[in-house]
Amino acid sequence: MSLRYAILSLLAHDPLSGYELMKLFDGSVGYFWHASHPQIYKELARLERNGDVTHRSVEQRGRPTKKIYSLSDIGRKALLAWLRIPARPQRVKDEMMLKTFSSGLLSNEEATELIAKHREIYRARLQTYQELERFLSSGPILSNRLRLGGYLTLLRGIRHASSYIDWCDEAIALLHREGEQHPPRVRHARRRRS
Amino acid sequence: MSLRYAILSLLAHDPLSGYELMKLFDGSVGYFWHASHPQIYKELARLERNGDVTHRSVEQRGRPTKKIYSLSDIGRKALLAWLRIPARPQRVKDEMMLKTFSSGLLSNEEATELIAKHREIYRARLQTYQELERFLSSGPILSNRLRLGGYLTLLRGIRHASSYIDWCDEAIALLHREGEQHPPRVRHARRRRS
DNA sequence: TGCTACATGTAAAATGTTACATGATTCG
DNA sequence: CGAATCATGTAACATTTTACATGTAGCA
Repeated sequence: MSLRYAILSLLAHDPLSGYELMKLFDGSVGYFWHASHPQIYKELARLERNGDVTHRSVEQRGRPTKKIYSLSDIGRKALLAWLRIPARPQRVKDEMMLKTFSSGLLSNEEATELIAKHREIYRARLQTYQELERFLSSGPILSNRLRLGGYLTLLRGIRHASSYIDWCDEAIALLHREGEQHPPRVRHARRRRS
Repeated sequence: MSLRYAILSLLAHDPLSGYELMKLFDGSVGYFWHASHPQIYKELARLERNGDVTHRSVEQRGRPTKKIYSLSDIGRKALLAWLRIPARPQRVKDEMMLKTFSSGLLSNEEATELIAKHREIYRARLQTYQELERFLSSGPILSNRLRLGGYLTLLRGIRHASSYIDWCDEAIALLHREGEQHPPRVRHARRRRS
């Protein structure tokens, strides 16, 4: 159901082609939503049948003709009504956590390596997000009501990646301690935020 | 594909019934994986056909007979092979972020209220996780190699919830500033982690 | 010449949700 | 007496992924 609103949300900012929507879901908004191209093209057709969007074909030289979709008044109203319904919290499905859960079946070295690989992915991602944030925060986005939303999601992406990196470091540290000889007294997890 | 390994992962810790698996996906492991009961029962049947799990029926007085599933050697080997394949990063689909992205279409008050509602959900969740963490860290989990994985995922859940709460606070603060009259100079987002 | 980007789609398969179905016990 | 918990399943529907399908242009 939400794919519909994901597309309407992007079109509320700018008219876009299916291909451009796909690129966005793969890229900048990929942090909080994703859709594959068959899904997008099917949904655009459905939205158009429904009157939520309209398209105009744009011919190009040397490139296939593209269809640029825009939000209609009906679509904008539907988006607005949906926006006002409180969101249910995200249902996480994190393969890495699934593997972490059973990491006791692996050696300490193997488990550590898997986490370190993951850390690198999020480190790179964090860097990209931070660069974009630095670029955006030097411009006028913060006073542009319509663009502020995109900036806020970027901030969430930054926090998500950096909290994942922190977890990786913490997990690796605990695995290392585990790998050492057990001291005679019971150990406690070090205190994190209150 | 991963549901298969999600079930095998839980069974690697303890033999469980379908109903108990469902409870876990709804509860303690719900932070990083979820499955509905029709999915679970179907997958258990498939896993048994495949030889990955076996079950024994346990009759109870006053309650329906339950089937307790255990991991077989084949299942354990399959789980181990899967564990060694590096996980792809989580594909997030966060309805709240989708709404945040277009929050410029709402008033500042409406947008703030939506975020505040979300903050409360994660605050409650964080509290539960932290209580569990305090309980676990006072026991011997940290020196139990097999139970450490579950503890590590709990730490991730805590970091996830608390970073979400931090984001809510940051977003609400930015919306408030936005609501005030624009000061003449260009404002910057406050600096976060380096 | 072979790969990538651009651009749109269909078809089949896998995965996941919601509704239907049953029935005993315990708690308020 | 009604609701929730325990316990398992089927059927229909919706969503998502992967493979198939086509064709031009630019780059190495």
